[in-house]
Amino acid sequence: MKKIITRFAPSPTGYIHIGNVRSAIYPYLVAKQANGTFILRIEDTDQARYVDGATTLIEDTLTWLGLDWDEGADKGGSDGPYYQTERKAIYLEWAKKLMAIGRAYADPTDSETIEKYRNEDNLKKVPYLYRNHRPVTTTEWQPGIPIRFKSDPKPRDWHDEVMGDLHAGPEVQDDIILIKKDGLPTYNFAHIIDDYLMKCTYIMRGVEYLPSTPNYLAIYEALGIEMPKIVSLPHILRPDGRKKLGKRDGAKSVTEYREDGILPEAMLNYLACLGWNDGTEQEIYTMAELIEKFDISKIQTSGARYDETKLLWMNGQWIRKIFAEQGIDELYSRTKNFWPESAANYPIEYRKQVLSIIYDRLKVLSDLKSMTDYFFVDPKINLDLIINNKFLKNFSESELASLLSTSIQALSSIESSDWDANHLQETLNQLLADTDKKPAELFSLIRLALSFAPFSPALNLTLNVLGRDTSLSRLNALRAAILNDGE
RNA sequence: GGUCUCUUAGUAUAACGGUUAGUACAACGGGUUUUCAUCCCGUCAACGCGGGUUCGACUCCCGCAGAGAUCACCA
Repeated sequence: MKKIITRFAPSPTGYIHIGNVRSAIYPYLVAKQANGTFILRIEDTDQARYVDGATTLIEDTLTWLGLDWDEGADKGGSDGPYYQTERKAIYLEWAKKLMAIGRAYADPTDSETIEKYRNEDNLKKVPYLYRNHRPVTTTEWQPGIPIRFKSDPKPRDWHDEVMGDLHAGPEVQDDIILIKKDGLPTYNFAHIIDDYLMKCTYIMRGVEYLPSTPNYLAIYEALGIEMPKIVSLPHILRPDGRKKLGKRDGAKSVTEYREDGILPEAMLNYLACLGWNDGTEQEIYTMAELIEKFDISKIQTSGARYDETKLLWMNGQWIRKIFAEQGIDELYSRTKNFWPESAANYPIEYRKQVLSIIYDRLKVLSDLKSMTDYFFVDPKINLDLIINNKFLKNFSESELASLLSTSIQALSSIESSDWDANHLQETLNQLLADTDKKPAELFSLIRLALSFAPFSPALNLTLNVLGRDTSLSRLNALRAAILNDGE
């Protein structure tokens, strides 16, 4: 049984956006479920598009998602180096092999001439194929001259693990560039050599490579090496259309979602299940479950529209799942950078209490900023919120003030030591009975006095976390403001 | 334009010849002592079109239409 080896081979031209993370996730899952090796190879042969720091960005993203690579990049491994620029000599050697057997040639033709050929063909309305313009005289290769593959056009059939049996005619096979003028290989050539030397058993990449596969087939054949299994991944589509999602469409980087407070588990879960499912009705998957259940043959053949709403829903599910299964400490550890500034002055234990009563309202962790400020600073009194409240607008100011007085009296009768959620609920229930008010009326008033927020957790819990002193002082403050306003 | 790929509700998907076409998100309505959310219940909503094959087709075949990808010394 051959060891399963997969790879993620990004080009360091910027961040990893959500449109292409799946080509990292799936190979990782395939490798892990077979106890195989997952390689990170950096395809940095395009000097013009190279972006400084992109490799680090890519590594950070993978690490954040939990996609640890076994070999590659700076980590090393037995088949390195894993930066293509460092493998320059290897590609040249293989290109020379092809030249030696007459399957590649040095081509000094300049780009203007090539452009001319193309234009002529376009004008004649015949398909442009460079092999029809192949130089008749041979040139000896020397540095600075590109090397082209000498194609052998014929019908080709192959199998794609997702798309099934595919076929292409000779009309799409051409003399593609193997080694560029700058001495570096093209993707078309480099990935074939690398996958072979790194013993990759699967090539998982976007469907955009489908049309050039016949050319790759020809190179494999000429080289006499076996092609790994091909897994073409359908595109992730823009939310508003059918086009593939790309950076130009404002595709967010994975790290942007991290900054918004999306959990890596949710991101991974959502992306893995976009265009794949195991045939059951399961929606929430842990990494371990994905590794266990992932199945290439169940990858969808059509593109899938990216739907942020569902990602948000899934993030909420994960927030609750982590709280339920791993507890408040674990959930709290994920919230480090998401608290309002004012929270800094409060002890960790207090913040954990706040989190434990607010967490099921969070869609993203950054919601903490706007949802919890009244736990850390006294809210600004806004009488309009009281006057316009649909349950309170029929009360006169004196009625509101006396309702607050009664509430303050009842709540202050609770000793500090008894200020817990149960006692508070009992007191609130009693207060309801004594005042003969509806919950909507009494509770709205107290809730607003405490938070002046559009929403907040259950009243007894809010009172409990806020504490006796703060709660009473806020109620008093509102009462004073109402009386003051009435004069 | 050539070549290739794709096509189940608004979105993501299930079904692998026989089901009232299932599930989730979204939307809408309702319930859980206020709000927002969670949770629970319910409603709406789909097999692109046309031919075959078959007793029977979302499922198999052929056309068509629509959508997408690709035609670089980018990957």
